[in-house]
Amino acid sequence: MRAYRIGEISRRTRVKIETIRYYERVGVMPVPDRSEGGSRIYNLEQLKRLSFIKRSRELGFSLDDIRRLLSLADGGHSCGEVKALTQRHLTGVREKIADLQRLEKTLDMISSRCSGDDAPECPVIDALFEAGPPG
Amino acid sequence: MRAYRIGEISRRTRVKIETIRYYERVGVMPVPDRSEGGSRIYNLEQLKRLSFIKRSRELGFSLDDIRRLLSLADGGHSCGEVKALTQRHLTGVREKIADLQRLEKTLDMISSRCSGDDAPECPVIDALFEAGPPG
DNA sequence: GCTAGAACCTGTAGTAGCTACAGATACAAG
DNA sequence: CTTGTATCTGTAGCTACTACAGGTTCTAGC
Repeated sequence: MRAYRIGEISRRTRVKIETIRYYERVGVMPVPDRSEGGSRIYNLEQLKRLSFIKRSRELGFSLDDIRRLLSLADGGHSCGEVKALTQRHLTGVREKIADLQRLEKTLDMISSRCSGDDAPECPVIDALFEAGPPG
Repeated sequence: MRAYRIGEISRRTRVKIETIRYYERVGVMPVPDRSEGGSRIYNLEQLKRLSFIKRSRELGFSLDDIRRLLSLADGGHSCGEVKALTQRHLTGVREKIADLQRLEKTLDMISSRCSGDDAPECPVIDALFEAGPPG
């Protein structure tokens, strides 16, 4: 099976070398073989695993989630668990969107009260001194 | 002027005591007076400043932004600069929303291909092994 | 005045997910 | 055999907190 050095899998996946080593340290990437001199030597499967991690990160999964996904992928996964994990993540994403949209609305409202010229009093500053939502 | 101990401004602003001390350390809260024994003693202005920080954080401003906002608020601020800062932040928020919406779409699509039963093969896992967007 | 208990103090380490060094060694090409 | 690139380990930094440990201060009741 073909061998890859860390620089090569870094280029292929667009994951920084330091990040790959970090993934190894925290246990999402497996410990690879080493050359005689001590350089990391990866195989095709490990390269694929790294793209899996990359893609999952792009989709906003946490490294904890990714560890779970990988162990499901390894161990003759049940589709149900994978879907559940994905759905939980999707719910989180939707909540974040809703939060940010509330934020956007408020910021927009506050900002629109402001002329933007060099007036000495600023409604934005005033608004920030007001209390936020109760709770 | 009325004096407040740290516990009281913490209760009033719902900012944790440790966080208030952290704000002092990183220079967004001013160094307060101390009692003879060494307890921090705040005045009304400092209490107001803390609610300003709290509100700004709720609106997603970074501590760096907040430092700038506060110095604008202190120094006979020009409304224009405040508005510019707010607009930049708003743009950032909108970008984040757009990113998350793309994410949501992709996740939803991937997830919908999955039956969710205990099938041995899982389209979600397969999808995660595929490359993401080019770039 | 004394004591119990709440409130406060400092300092440090941990969280997520990297990123950025420094200083040393390995490897490939000529 | 040399030169230059690639890789190595280990540590520290980033944001914005949070959570201790182990000690001191303050306040209320007696």
